[in-house]
Amino acid sequence: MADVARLAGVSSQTVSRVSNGFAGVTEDTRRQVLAAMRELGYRPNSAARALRRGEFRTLGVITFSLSTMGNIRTLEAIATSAAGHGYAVTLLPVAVPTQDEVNGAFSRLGELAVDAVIVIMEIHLLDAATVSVPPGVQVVVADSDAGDRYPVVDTDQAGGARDAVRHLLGLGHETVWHLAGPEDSFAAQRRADAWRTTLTEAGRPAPPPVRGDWSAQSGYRAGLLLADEPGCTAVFAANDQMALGLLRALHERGRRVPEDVSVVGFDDIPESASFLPPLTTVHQDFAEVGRLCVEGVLSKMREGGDTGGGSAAGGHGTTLVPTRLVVRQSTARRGG
Amino acid sequence: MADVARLAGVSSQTVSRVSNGFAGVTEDTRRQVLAAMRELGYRPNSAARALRRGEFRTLGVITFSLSTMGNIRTLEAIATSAAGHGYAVTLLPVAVPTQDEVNGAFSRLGELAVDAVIVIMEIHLLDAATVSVPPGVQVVVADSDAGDRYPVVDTDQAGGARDAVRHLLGLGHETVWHLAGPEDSFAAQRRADAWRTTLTEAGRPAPPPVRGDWSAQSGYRAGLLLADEPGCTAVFAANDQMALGLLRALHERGRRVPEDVSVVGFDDIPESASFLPPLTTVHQDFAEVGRLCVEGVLSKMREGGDTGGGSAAGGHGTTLVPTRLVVRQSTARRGG
DNA sequence: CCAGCCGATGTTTACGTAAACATCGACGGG
DNA sequence: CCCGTCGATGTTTACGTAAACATCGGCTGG
Repeated sequence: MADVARLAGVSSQTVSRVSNGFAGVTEDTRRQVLAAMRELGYRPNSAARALRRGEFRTLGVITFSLSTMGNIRTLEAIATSAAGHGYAVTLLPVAVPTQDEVNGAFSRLGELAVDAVIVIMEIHLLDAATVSVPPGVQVVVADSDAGDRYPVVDTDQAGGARDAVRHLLGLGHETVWHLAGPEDSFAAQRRADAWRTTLTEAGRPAPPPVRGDWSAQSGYRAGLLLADEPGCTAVFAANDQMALGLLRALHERGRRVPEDVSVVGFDDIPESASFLPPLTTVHQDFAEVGRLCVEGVLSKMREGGDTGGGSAAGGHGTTLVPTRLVVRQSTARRGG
Repeated sequence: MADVARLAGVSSQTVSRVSNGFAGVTEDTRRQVLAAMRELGYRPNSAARALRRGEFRTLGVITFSLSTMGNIRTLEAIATSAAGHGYAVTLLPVAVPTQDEVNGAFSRLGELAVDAVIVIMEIHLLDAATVSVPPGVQVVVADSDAGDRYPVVDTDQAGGARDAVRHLLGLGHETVWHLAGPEDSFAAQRRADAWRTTLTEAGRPAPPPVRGDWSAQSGYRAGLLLADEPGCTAVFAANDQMALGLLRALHERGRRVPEDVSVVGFDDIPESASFLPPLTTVHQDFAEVGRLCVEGVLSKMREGGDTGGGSAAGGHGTTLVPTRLVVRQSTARRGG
């Protein structure tokens, strides 16, 4: 910076002003400084900048393995949205989802060059985590349930599940079976709860749910069970991958979809439109989730609020992004 | 830090030594300092650290949208591997893959707190990019072709394609059709080239390739064409998503897989084992790709080598990670 | 015509850390 | 018994930037 100042014949302070786009600099001077910067290939040193300003312009994202579509899409949206606000995104992978690992990630956080943190985590571990977030670092949680400790942004999973079940009931099915996700997943729990509630409200019996682990393989295994249930004419699968395995199992057992059995998925992964048959499923707007997460932490930072912990910190609500039922060809009128 | 020093009754320099695990500190003193750090909740300021040390302990990853499985897996492996080396990973999303955007990402790089860069990019844009990497910032490229400017790590796509084609020929098929990826993709190009070469070497005619855009939808459209080709008994699809669409098209046109037509995919996405029928495909080890990328940049940093540009910079090779053919049920002996 | 004011620019300083150098005490060999 | 040496610790300084304050000229209005 000193070199630039010398070459442009100004003080380093003026260079700083130009570099930060401040007013109070003559157009002439500004041009001269810019020319000098180009000539010398000057790049502001972000470390010094961060040190001086006390902020890094960086968001940290804590996440488990990027294996689910939702996490990936959310992450992508976070990165894009953050970039739009002039923020970078630093990834904080937690390899093995154990309590210790999560705590570890949170503690490493303190040494990390990060102004705020977004947690994408759907496992129950967050609850018990000894979260020692450095003061001043704001937290927003996606796809989870943080109690009241942090704001949460999520898709309206209950609404989506309700729509799926009502769609099937509306097609004349007696009741709807459920291929659920793993027990330790908030998302799976919420979808299962909404499924049961919707059935109960409609006065229908709720068959015992079959449980998978989100994978297509587990969906296949569950499907083999469901295929042998004579009364099973409609299944709501907690995600598209399991729905895919379910379709294969039904096909192998000679039960036609949608003629004999109707299937609804959840997620609307791009491939689901090409399943056999194309899958009716619940679309989630992860881009919006990511965007809202970024907006959330940034606005919290501006307010400079406290980092939870306070007893009546308040204001920590859950923001729900609407879902949308996409009807394709895997559902039909009963006996259709 | 000063506070910690005061509380522990030592100088700030000693605190620094403890904080960095240096030798030359009595066990007694060390304990005292650590106690003081805990009591005050001290966290080293990474900005000041980076300023002083001249390095950020951070890797930048430039990537297009995280839409392909390969990119995601690679990114994940990079993040994990980097964490193992004490490095953080900063994401640099390039929203719209235009030449300008890529240039922009590279120029923003200079202001970013990053010691080295890994580029995950399969489009041809990299070639022409006016890459002005700040001096001292090392670059490694994944899943692309950087000419000789940068080291490249990639899966052995040619080998995988060759294995796929030979597998099909070995099953007695006269020739193998190809459902190719988009023209501007290096990966698609390499797979198509290997497919053609392998056929030629075997003395078989190469039918005109049908082109898709990686999506299942495009695979479906292409499949409708291929289904009408009477001589088409074996298809090598450039990725699993397109293979999925192809399977649907063949099914709709009444051509059975694998009895009438054998299909091989590429990528081995988790769902491919649950396709109808389970897909024979080429498995790629993206975790290894990511790991090698990190090793690559780190070792380049240690050497402190020049940032390309030098005429005889040399040593910029391509590292290939082996692929593996996974045989499932979508391929069978001709007429089988 | 001059006081005051404002806009443009320069000067000083502090951010938190770690390298380089300085100091100080203890211990051992001549 | 003294000096050299070495290990433990303290002191000084610089990293690159930007806020705060200082300065300096020109312009406006009484």
